[in-house]
Amino acid sequence: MACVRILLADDHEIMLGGLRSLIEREPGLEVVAEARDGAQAVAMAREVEPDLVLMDVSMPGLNGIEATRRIRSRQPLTRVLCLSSHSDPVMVEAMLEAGASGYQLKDHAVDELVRAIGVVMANETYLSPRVAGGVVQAMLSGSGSAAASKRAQLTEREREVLQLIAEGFSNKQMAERLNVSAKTVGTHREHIMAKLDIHTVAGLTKYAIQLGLTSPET
Amino acid sequence: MACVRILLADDHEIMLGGLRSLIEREPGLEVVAEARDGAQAVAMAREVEPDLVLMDVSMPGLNGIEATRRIRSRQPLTRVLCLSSHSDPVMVEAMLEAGASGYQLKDHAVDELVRAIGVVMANETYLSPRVAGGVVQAMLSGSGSAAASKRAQLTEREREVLQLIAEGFSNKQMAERLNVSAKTVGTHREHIMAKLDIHTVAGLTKYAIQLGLTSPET
DNA sequence: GCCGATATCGGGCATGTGCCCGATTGGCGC
DNA sequence: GCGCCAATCGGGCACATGCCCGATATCGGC
Repeated sequence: MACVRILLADDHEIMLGGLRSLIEREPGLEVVAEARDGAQAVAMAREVEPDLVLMDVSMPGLNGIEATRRIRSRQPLTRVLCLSSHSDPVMVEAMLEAGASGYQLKDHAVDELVRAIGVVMANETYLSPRVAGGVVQAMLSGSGSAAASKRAQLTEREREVLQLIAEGFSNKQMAERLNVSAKTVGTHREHIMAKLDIHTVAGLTKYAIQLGLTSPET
Repeated sequence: MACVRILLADDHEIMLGGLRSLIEREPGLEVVAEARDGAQAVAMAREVEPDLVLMDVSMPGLNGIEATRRIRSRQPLTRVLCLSSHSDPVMVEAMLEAGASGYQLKDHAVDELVRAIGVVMANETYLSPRVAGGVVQAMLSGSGSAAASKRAQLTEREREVLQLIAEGFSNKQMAERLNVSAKTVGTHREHIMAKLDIHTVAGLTKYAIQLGLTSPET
């Protein structure tokens, strides 16, 4: 084919416009459609049958991971290159498992993006340098997906304690509320930190917010 | 003036490239510099003296709110138009209180951005429709000014320390980074807690998130 | 029956936090 | 000059946290 036909999927209008503007000045690249969310991306992919989808991870409604999974299962010839702000290994792994051919960080240079497109269209896998390390480590530390899901899997009690930590309770206060000893709460705390590999209250608080266990307003 | 001289500030390289590409095809607009974080934005603003700064809210190190505050205090003629993904009223308020002339959401259309630039350069205030409602409500309920005055009580240094606390740094680590003693950092910490009446790391972290000093993903 | 996961409890210890007390320096306004 | 405040630094103290070590008990699966 003469031109790589590209579908853009991002919920930020300005990002869409910027990407389109960037891509269209590259010879051999062509934007054939733009999607504002995951469901639209899936629908448009069926309609226009692009060679490549530039997919944002976090979108309202159907997210980029699920959208990638659906597109790839129906159209194996369509490549998906993920564009993300975050290098979180769990997110990278989920995206690659869903069938993405590459993972590019948004804070990398523009010509990196062009290179990534080239690599992916050559039927190879592109990983942003900053995420490649995490992927390798996950692979070396045994079955990647198993380790990741295990690490993120907290027991009910642990989630309960995590929520209380994020709400500012001390071990002693949690012990009272849960009718156990402060030492027990401390043990749960240790287990949480070990599983998540997060070792500060600030980090745990943010993680709890991401899980929806608490909100910044409370 | 013939051309509006614009400084871009965003930590995502691709966003920078996209914005530059979009802006440079508009007659009367010119990108004179790009900054990757808040500190760079402040330095570049002094150097190139732009007419307008397109400022992302969340950036590593010095964030957009603080950067805006510093730029505006030194160069009142330089306008700041905030570009953000989030419509959180607290964040909007913080940005406007810091001296921004407008608040534009990233998921709005590209020609909206051009319009916003026009409005701001005409010495008026541009608010994205989705955030305008929240601002009006905050004004009517009066809760806004209370929060603003409370926040205004924090000094520049204290906001800096608050951000680092929310990013999981210990007093000793902050001391290294800020080149002061751990005792000094501890004193700032005390003052922050006293002023905000928040006495746990979890609470401070959430407050910092509401202010846009940090985000749950980092 | 044995093993792993979960939840419970405890000791000990280095470090960090939260909160007092004090102080000096420099800048800015009156 | 004087007062005020921000920023810096220090001592001290009760307590909490983070991280080791250990243990017992229950429950479900193979």
